Amino acid sequence: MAGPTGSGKSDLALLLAQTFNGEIVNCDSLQVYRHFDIGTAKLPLAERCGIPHHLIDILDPDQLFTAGQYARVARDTIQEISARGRLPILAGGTGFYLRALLEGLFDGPVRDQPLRDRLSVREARRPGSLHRLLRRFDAPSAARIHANDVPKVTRALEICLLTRQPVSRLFQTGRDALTGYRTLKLGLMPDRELLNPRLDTRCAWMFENGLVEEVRGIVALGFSPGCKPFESHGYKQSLQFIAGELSLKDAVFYAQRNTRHYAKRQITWFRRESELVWLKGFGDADDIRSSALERTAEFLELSQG
RNA sequence: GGACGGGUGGCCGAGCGGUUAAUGGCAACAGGCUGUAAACCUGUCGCUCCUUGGAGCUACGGAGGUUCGAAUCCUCCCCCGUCCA
Repeated sequence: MAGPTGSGKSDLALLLAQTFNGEIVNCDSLQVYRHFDIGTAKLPLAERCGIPHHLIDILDPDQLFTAGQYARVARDTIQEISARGRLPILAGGTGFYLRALLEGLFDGPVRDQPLRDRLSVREARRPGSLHRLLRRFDAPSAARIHANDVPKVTRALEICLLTRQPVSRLFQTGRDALTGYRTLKLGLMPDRELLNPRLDTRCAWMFENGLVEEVRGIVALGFSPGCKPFESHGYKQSLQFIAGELSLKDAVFYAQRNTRHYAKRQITWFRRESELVWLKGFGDADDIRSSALERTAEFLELSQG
């Protein structure tokens, strides 16, 4: 179950889980964090209708998490669910996590913080130097990654340095794809003219319903405002509001804007996703729900037969 | 009524005689992504036409003027801000 934020993935996933004896596996890079509830539109426990939701609230805000880790944990989770004879249903908007899980990542080294720190110092001293370095180690990758995209240049270089091989060659060894499952990918794609106002409303609602208090609470627990999940829209602006850098009005405004940008990026991502069955509407619309049920029933029949 | 400051493309904001369809930034639109991905990055962005590259048209509050040439200088007018009455 893919689609941009606010398209109704959680709702629809719940319906599918109820209908087809399923359990839900979160595929959202922020809902994995504890305490980040309101701004991530986490489905409250009371609304989960007794359906188990996995990979939600599995980390503290200061814990680093990566797509690779996600893929490993998610695979285990899916396996357990199937072993129980139930249907695993993935739901979430983080396309990269979904791809890491389904298609896999290449078999490469995990991030190496000390190395990255050194590279970062080098880049700070001489901007562009990392990309030039990458060009020497692995010209194809350097051509593929824009020089300004420092994080990606860094990762490519990290791999080259650690494995003594060009990334472009390692990629050719293939990906560690998920096997043993047939998948049905449903994608929600409402009109953007309809999505945007919904996102704006939802975002304003979050601020009116305790988002800022939630942020204060997380900080009060001792977590640094520098933690990764605080970089996300809604949370970032709440922090700025608390610090007096933004008025509440502006905080809401910027959070709304960033959310719209994000939705657009998700759409761009999911459009490339292979074999995705598009449902052109919101997950809470009757026609979308019934066609989702239909597609799923069809798919399950085929898989069994 | 007087003295300054200012009016620039959807917005903010540079430019202050030619190399300017006009630096930047934002928004908008499109795209990319193999381990921090709600992150990070890229492209387009006045209009019309043809093939890269161009061609034409319309643009810097309004109207005139100076000049080979003006968003840039001058005059008048209209708005806006601050100060003095």
